[in-house]
Amino acid sequence: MKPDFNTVFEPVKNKRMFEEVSDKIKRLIFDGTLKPGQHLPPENEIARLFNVGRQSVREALRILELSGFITTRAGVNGGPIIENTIMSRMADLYLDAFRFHRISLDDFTAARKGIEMSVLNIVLATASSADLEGVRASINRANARLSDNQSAFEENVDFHRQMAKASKNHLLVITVESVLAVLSDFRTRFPAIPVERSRVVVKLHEDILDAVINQRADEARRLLEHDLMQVNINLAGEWPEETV
Amino acid sequence: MKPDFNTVFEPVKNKRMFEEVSDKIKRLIFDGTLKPGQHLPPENEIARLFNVGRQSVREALRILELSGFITTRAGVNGGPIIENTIMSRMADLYLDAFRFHRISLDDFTAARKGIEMSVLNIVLATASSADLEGVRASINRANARLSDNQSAFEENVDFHRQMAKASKNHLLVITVESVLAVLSDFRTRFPAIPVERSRVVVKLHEDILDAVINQRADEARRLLEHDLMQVNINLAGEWPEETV
DNA sequence: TCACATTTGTCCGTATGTATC
DNA sequence: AGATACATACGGACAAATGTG
Repeated sequence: MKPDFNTVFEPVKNKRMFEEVSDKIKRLIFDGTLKPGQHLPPENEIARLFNVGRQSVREALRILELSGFITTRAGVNGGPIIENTIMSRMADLYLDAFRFHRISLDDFTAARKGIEMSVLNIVLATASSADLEGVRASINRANARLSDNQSAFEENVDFHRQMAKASKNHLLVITVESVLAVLSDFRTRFPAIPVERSRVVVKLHEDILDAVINQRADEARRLLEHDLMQVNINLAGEWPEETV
Repeated sequence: MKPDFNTVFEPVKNKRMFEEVSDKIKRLIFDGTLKPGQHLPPENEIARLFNVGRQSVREALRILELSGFITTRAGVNGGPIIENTIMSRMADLYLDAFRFHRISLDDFTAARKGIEMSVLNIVLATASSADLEGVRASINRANARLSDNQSAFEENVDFHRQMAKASKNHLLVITVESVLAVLSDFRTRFPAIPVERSRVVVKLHEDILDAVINQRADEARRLLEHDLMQVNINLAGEWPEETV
């Protein structure tokens, strides 16, 4: 068998300085040397330590920032801070991909159905009532909004996030979170959602939770499907391909 | 109902210069003014046009690069080129999230099972034999490797990618692609995969395709589950939590 | 093959904005 | 309220890479 030179012989020096810097810092975060909450040295200091210019450091910090590893603050005791915002970054990127590829509403709903149905199945099989606390809390927040006569769009999105969390499968949480970013984006672009429709969705979520707790699996699945269809209908007029 | 001033009144100037620049270019790409393949002006020119310094332009370009919108090349006729590498970027970020959260092998397999099972269901329901061309081609490539007595890890990963494509649901393609990035990453870190095991997996993939074509839905689902379990077993010794 | 032009990559000096003490 | 420490931003300079004649 021939060795695969493409993987065995890596280029000795293909990386740019700022990539070298960002990779090095990233590695330190992965191996636990640097932990969330800790401060990185100021730009000047980083530049001195790595023996590179400040511009390279800044570009490296931009990469780390966009990858969700750090945030930066100006002022005394500011500087780069290690912080895990990777979820929100991934959601952003998902949104970009979504817009770039002009995904249809039906495809969106079909994908959600597949992913969230598998979340539901895991929740039905493994979740204790304690695991469902977050789901319950989310519904309570939604009801609070409704009694203020405000629509509970963001809270309703959160219901699905909390369901993913209840599955205790972090990879599914990441995936669901990414898909939901597309939904949250609508709220910012179309602020007005009728309160009555919101109310219907919250009721559905309550029924789903109830069915899950009482282990009525088929009913839970049926209700979730209905819920997703409802969202599909609510969004139908506002989907980008028709508005743009 | 009171208007929601938090969404209606946006801050006039919260963004940094380089964010302003990257957002503006991003918008031009989304609305189709700038298309993949086109060249952006050189950094100096961009700086002149937006009336900002070159440093800000460079940081904006880093963002666009990391978000998968452009690549850059030095030299004559080089410069920033609009190119859609968003998939590969998302896969990278997924990998980061994966490492950051130290996801377990069982969670990984469970998530894959949920997502890929819904892909399979859509394929079973909607795919024509023409849609399955890519899957067939992928298996052929795998067999070619095997007859060279080489393992077909990357080709076996590609099988799942091609199945997602056969679903014709781009959001699922994105999602599957992201999850598979985790697998591909193993190939680069553990080059040696026994050929015999590879052979078993390829055979499973052939059987799955056969079951799909002949609409033996239950068998296809059973085989896919078996396939995923097989991968789980093959990876068990090499999973990061034990090696790191 | 060798120069040349173009463009990114990199460093430095300096000035300004901003948050904390 | 003022000093301090930090990010943000500009401009100039040169090195390195890369396509062209």
